Amino acid sequence: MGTYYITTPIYYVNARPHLGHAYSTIVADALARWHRLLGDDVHFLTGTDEHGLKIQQAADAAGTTPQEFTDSIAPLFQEAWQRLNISNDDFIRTTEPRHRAGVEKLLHACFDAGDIELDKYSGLYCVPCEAYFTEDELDNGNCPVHKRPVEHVEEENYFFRLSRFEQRLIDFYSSHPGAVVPDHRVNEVLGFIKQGLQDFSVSRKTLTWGIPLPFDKSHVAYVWFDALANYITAIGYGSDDEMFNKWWPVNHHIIGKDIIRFHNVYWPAMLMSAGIEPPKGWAVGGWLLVGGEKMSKTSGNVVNPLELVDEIGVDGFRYYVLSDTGYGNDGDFTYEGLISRYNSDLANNLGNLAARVATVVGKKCEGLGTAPSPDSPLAPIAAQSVKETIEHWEVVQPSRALEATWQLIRATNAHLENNEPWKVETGPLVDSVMGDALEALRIVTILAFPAIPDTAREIWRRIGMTTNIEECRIATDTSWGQYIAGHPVEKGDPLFPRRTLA
RNA sequence: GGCGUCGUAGCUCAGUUGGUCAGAGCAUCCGGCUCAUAAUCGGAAGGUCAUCGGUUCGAACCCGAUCGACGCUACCA
Repeated sequence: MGTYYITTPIYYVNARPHLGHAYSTIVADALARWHRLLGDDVHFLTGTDEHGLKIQQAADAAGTTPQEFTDSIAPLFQEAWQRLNISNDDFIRTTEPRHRAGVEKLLHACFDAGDIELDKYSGLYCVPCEAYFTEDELDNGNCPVHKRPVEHVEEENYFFRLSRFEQRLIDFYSSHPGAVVPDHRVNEVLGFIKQGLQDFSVSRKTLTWGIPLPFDKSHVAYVWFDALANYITAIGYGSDDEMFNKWWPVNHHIIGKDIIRFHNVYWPAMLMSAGIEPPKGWAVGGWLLVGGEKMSKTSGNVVNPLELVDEIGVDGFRYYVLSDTGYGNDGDFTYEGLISRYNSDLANNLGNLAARVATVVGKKCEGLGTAPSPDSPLAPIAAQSVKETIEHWEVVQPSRALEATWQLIRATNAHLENNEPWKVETGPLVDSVMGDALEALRIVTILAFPAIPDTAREIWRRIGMTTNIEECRIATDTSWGQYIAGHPVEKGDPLFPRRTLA
């Protein structure tokens, strides 16, 4: 037990919340909830990235100010996360004063360390885009957006001397094995570092929607020092040292594979320069494809997670996202897959188990929960299930953790078949078999809570538990034999009504 | 081009340092049960572990080559 600080990327508010945002946020939420069950003091952060040229342009197009524009989009994320039962402890917006204070402090620290210096950035610039392009982004020498020639432009920028951090970064990763999961991603990071690091821009003069550099107000902070810094500004860097020292360094940055470079190269180097410890860990996820293709506005396959929640329920959606793809790999979202997962794992296995147990307890045990057998054959299976579930959450593999948990559910269904309590005369045998099933359900419910919090709470209540499931601790409450007999067991409506393909 | 990851049952994938490692879930087929959300339980079938060669007493697991898929190779976040 200790502290556990976990973050999602902050999401750029030029788009509405979509499946991709929901995916990494749900993974982070489940991990946060898991660590709370472990007894850790957890701080879970998410938020929005609100500065930059694209926001400025979007605001112009919408005829509003950037601040008004972001004020209209940021709440959409906050509302979406509420709907998805995201238990974040904080939500940082990069337009908040506390963020500005922290960014200024970080810039100053790196500047004072001598790692930020004025230099010239030269690149191929498209005036209407107000953006630079690299050679290979160009379309026959033209801007890919406006199809018109780009200009070679030089601009005065402050630069971060990333090139000075090559060896320090290599040393860091070699002395911190396991910091990046899945571990093959660290190869990508090292490969990038070893090919030689170039300094990157810290500021832009052409940009107005952002945070001015504290040592030169004619420049505005460019994305890196603004967005990445959220992870420390939100926990008090620049505003609350005590809080900052409590939570930093972060345990897990949940990120997508597309932003590894910024999080695993730029970010730790920035921190090193400022005299701050690098993160303890990064968990790199793949993309959730849709029908085998990357989600994009142009292909029109953008999935709105809230519509799926309306259809299949929060927990159905959360469970699908967590269980159906191994974290770190690309997953493929399909409607058929969602329904199939939901029916087989949630409706048929878990939901139906809860229902049949309640019915038999009602018929054979006067509706009151009975005590499990200390030497039930389910006991060792439960212990194994708990052990494996713990191991898989530990290495950020929700899909495997859930599979391990579900082993106990299947074993419990089998245990009922083996004993057929519905055929047996009321008595000790029936009582112990049903007690076993209730006990297994109790344990499963704790283990599954991070994935399906609402339903877990409901099962907990229905089987007669009077405590708060969130106060359970994995280490003490998942061992066999703790179900307390004598409380009413309620059947209730199906927890997960079966769905048919529309 | 360079670096990296991967290619195991119809599908999605497990397979720690080479010797019950040929497995799980879903799907399929057969049978049982009827407490349960036509749910559940048992059983069966199904793979020359991409290909070729090598190392070894022994390789899905190590080495080399080939074919194929994918990722990274820097200022959009």
